[in-house]
Amino acid sequence: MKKLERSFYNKSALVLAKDLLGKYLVFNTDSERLVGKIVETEAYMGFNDKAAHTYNGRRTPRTEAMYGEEGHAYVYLIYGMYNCFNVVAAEKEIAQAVLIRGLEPIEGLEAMSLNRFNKPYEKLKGSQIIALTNGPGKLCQALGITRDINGEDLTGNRLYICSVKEVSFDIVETKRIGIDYAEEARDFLWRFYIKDNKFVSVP
DNA sequence: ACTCGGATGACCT
DNA sequence: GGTCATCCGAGTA
Repeated sequence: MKKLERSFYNKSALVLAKDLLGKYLVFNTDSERLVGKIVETEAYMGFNDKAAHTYNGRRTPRTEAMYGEEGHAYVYLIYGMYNCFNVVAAEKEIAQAVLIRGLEPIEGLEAMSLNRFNKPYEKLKGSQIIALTNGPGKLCQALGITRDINGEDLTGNRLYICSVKEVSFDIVETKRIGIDYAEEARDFLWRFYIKDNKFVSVP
């Protein structure tokens, strides 16, 4: 486990989205450490991407983190009740990000289970184990990620991403989810996931 | 295994 | 006032 440094994030969201697959997302809460392997991502390419919050240079208080330095968190509220966690890519003023859509639970399963279903891990049914972290809103709930970590530096000690001993896997490239409004951009193959992994939201 | 609708609030026109 | 990078429970099969 080696924490990724700033330079790792200094690249196009399209490249970063693929590079993040297989890495470990670590969140240190007050009492424990929660870890999940990143198994599904989407690239949001900013200025020229009709699906991106920062399309055509749109800049609001909400999206400010996407315009900031690479290697920080962008967390926003969706549908009034869920959070989505993104990793800011590229560089300052180039507003690109990678949405994390699926995690495989690695460490802190008990806490994730309580956060999601308010019951211990051993009481979960098989389908609930998958549902712990197989979606962008679900994984935020499982880890306890909310908007108060928006803008957090991912090279710090609270929330960061690690490389681990490489295990080879196949990457599937497909269309992004939930962006039917984005005209031609809806068909771009900018979603990536680890083939055959159980924690992919939409296989 | 599915489809369908409700929840719920920030954001933007 | 409409939209939305979602999830879950209820209903049907």
